Amino acid sequence: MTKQESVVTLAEVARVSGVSSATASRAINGRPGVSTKVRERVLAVAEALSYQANSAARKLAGGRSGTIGLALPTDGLEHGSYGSLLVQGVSEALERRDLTMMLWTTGGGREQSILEMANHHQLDGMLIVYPTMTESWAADLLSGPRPTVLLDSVGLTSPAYEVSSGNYAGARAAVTHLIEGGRSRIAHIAGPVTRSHARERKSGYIDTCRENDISTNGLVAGGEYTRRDGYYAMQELLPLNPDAVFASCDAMALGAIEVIEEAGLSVPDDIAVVGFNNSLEAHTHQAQLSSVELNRPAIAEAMVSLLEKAIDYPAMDPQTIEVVNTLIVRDSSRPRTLK
Amino acid sequence: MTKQESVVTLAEVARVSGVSSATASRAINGRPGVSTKVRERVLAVAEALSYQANSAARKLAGGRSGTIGLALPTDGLEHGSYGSLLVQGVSEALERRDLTMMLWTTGGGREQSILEMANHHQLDGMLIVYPTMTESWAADLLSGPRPTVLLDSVGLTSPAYEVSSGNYAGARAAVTHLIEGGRSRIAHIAGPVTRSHARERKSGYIDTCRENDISTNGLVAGGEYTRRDGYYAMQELLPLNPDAVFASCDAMALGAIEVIEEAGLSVPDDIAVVGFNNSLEAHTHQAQLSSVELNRPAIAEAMVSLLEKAIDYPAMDPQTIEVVNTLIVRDSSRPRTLK
DNA sequence: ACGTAGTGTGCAAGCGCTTCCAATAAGCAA
DNA sequence: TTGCTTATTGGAAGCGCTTGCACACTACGT
Repeated sequence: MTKQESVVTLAEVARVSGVSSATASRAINGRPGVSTKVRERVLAVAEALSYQANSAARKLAGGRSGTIGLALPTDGLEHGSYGSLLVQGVSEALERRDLTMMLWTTGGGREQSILEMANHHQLDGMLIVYPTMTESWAADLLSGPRPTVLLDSVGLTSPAYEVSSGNYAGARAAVTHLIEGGRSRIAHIAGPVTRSHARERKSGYIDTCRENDISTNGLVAGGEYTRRDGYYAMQELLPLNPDAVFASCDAMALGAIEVIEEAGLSVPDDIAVVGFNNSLEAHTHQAQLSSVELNRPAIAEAMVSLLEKAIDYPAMDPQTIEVVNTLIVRDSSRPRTLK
Repeated sequence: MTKQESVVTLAEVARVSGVSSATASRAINGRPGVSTKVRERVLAVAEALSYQANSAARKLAGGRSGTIGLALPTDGLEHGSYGSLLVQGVSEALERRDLTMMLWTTGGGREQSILEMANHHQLDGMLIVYPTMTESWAADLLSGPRPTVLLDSVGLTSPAYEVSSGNYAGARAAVTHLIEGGRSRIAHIAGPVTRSHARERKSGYIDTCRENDISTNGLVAGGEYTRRDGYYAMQELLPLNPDAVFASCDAMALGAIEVIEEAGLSVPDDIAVVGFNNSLEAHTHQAQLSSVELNRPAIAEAMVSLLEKAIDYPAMDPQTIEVVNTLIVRDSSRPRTLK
């Protein structure tokens, strides 16, 4: 219990600076109505005393808490899942702004507690990352008093602050790339329809094919985001003689490749394959899988900066930021070698 | 801005229950000095009004904040790194206890700010995960007023609340397994000495060999935790004719296997290999790598439960919890096939 | 009947900060 | 100089909660 130093309070800073705590507060928070001279003096004293505002007190008094909440599903942090990189990105984006994050993961029906949490902890705003978000749920969230930024929850009738991670555009880029490589029977292995990103990727695939007069008829199979389900899906698709496959994630793409090779066909000569996520497994000694890379740091940064604006200007109009991403072309989708 | 419901305060609960807010507070927090009858009434009212304590106010007034901090290095959340699983585990462990976590990652010298953060946010306690922790830094942390649990920071002269993730024991298990498989020239590819886990794993290797009268002379090489450095390390080790290699992580082990196979030797017939972490890459179609699996959920749970105890009983003696882990044996370390 | 422990409750004082409002100092036109 | 506007400042009231303390009140013992 050796407290190394009793914590410095605003009152202390004010006393040393020879001003009232009201003035000190204004000076430190950059509020107007303080002369430059006084402001500088107070700031210097605060610095010298290494004053650190007590965030609980600040929250109580009605100011900013400097804390935002990041909510994501429990399994969003699993190995190789999108969550960990996002958390890292958000964490760094917040650090740059001197904010902190309260992270909580929910699973098993506790999702509804997000709002309670936000109230309970007086959060300045919330970042919500739920690919399984439903419209009524989102409406709930957005009706709350706190600014909320959603990731990839397109399809809401009411506008909101949203960041789109570019699933739709990424899918379009992937399919376009396949078409430009001369493929004309392009199949799609879709992820679970309960996930917004899976739906977006599928839409990107369908729209792009349609625009190029390429049939998608029967060429879509799907399952969970696993290698196994990719394998099964490809077994369904193979008899339809596709010359390319766009899979909703890398694991599924690898499962598909397995089927293709077991059938004695070659990737990419017989069938080109493109995955999504550019996960570690896409680029190993054995696999050289083309894949769409989501730009997570940019997504995180976009979410935070949008939230920051929403906090600063509560009347700001709803808006959506679209993050651009990159298609990384590797061997699995190179144009056919000439024979 | 449609506030769906103005937040219920303690005073409100007290009023409805017909008691003072002091009594209501005591009832809700399970403090003694309230008759059973009144307590039940208050709790019922609180429930009915879905009262949710304002944590900022609670903190300010000196009670528990119900929030603990989890600090880890920025790169601890990178893909495949230990961090994400740990965060997930901690998150779940906290959820079970109705606590929340404030997560912050630090890099680039900001590590010293951990204590400030803890003060700033009135955290009840801290979980610190810094494999690069130095002794003086740890001493700093522990001198603070808040309970702190360290992960794997062995080697402190002063005792502390610690959870050991079992690196030492895991290394021993791995090496013992190799010895029992008839190996007698066991090499080690070590991780960076700046990481406590790398040091522990190496110690486990050395001690186990020594106890079995097996020489480790010159048989240790090392580098960063990358496949590439594993590759280089194995190039150094190969001329020494080892019949087994224990690598400090799976990536390094895979790099080592590459060298072995390039030299025309076979795994495990000529050289057995064991890795560490049981990461995804250990168990793919191509690789069947034996590896030590750290039990992250158990580690997380241990950290949280230890911290919880430390918070509840501030006078509790320092202690270390050792989490047990499992050696997963796959093809890369099977005993030699009979020829 | 009285005094004396308990036990259960309420009063009120903060925790450290923000912010409304009044007070003062300063600036400037008349 | 006087009168008025405007830029600075301090006083003080909370924000919602916990807790030390005083105050009932009950249930005993003498």
